[in-house]
Amino acid sequence: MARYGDVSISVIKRMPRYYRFLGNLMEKGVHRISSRELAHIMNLTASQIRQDLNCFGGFGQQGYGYNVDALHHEIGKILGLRSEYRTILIGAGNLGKTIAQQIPFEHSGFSLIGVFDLKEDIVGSTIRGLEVQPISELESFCRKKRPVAAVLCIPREAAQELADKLVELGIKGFWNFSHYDLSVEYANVALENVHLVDSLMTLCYKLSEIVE
Amino acid sequence: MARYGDVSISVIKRMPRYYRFLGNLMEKGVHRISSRELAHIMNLTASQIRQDLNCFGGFGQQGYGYNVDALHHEIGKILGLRSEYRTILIGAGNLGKTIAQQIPFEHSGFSLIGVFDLKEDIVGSTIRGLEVQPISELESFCRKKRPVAAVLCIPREAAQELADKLVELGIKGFWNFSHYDLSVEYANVALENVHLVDSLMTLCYKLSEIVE
DNA sequence: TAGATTGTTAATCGATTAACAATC
DNA sequence: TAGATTGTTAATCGATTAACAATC
Repeated sequence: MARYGDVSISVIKRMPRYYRFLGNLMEKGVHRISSRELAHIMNLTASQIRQDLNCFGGFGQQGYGYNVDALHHEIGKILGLRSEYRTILIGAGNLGKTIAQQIPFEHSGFSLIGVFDLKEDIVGSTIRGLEVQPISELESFCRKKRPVAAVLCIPREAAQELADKLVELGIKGFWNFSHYDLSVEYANVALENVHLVDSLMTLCYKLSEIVE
Repeated sequence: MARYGDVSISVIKRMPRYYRFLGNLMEKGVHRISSRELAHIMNLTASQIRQDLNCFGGFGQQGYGYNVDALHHEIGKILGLRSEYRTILIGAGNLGKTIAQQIPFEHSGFSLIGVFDLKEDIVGSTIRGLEVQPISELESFCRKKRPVAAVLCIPREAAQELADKLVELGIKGFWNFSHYDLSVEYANVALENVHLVDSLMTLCYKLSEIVE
């Protein structure tokens, strides 16, 4: 696709939030909104909203504002949420299992097709209708089913080596929950690092500014 | 405290990542590093590292670089990681339970002292050595134990009302995993929203630029 | 002392906000 | 037509990078 290659990552990252708020408005039965009203709800400026949206096209109408349903739909298209990127999850421990069960992959452009783990006591159990497979099956599975994305819920030590292997096997996108920073080491591989502890430490700092 | 009130949030948010990389270097037995080397490892510029650190003080030495252990320690102090902010977690379902079990609260400036849930089948079970209490106990618990932070692992619909109540009860910081955006609606309350689905959708966009 | 590397100021770059003409 | 609100250009603001004098 690469249709909007020039749009900055700061803008992209705001898109899911717009999508979320527009979805909420739809639920409430709101069908029309101005950048001014939306800005108020989302705690942004109207200017920023109009700038952001106009990176992708003119979705509004002068004198009227934006159609909530249409805009929601457009942002979904921009993000590619109707894709079904074949996805595997590796590491079905505590966190991995929760992610597999709780995240609405299907509404976010992904389709979870395989779960893998190393531990014998986990292998064979069923998560979200998928039987957990041993890591030894990973390679043949990938050659057969050709997943394009991988969710990493594994310990830090294992992350880099596994990522290298997965890139070889054709994985083009990582959702990384391991404590390891998969920096941009591969060309043409998409990456989202989720560092929950970083977020908690940031909260600690903010809190320390308020308390005492 | 409010010692560094003028430092921008962009800088603050990079601090946990510095902390993490410095910790890794310590493990490897590296005791000295220049901004140039660190920049290389972290995929930043040396300038940015020096600028970031100098927001808080001159931790380096000309001609030498930075002492890894000392810098790690300093950043821990800046973030306030040796605090023990009394913290409660609300919503001990799948996600809440995992968070309670997996997150190293004690190394991030927090101390988990209570877990609450609404559901009868969850109440009474033990998570991380804490007995899950019914929501009805929340108020008296807060008055007695005076927690300052709350982790919210509850459904979107419940978030706003509960947050209001918790602010009344003296909570000064929220780590919010609910799908609801607790925007900055309270004065003097610290907030970190974690929106996993937003991250996944961003990955979807990035992936769509690469694949096809 | 010479070499290395910081701390810090200045220059550049990018992102946000303001303003307004276009237009529904 | 008059009022409202967008799309878009220009102005401002903040963050990142470059440069270099200070100094270990």
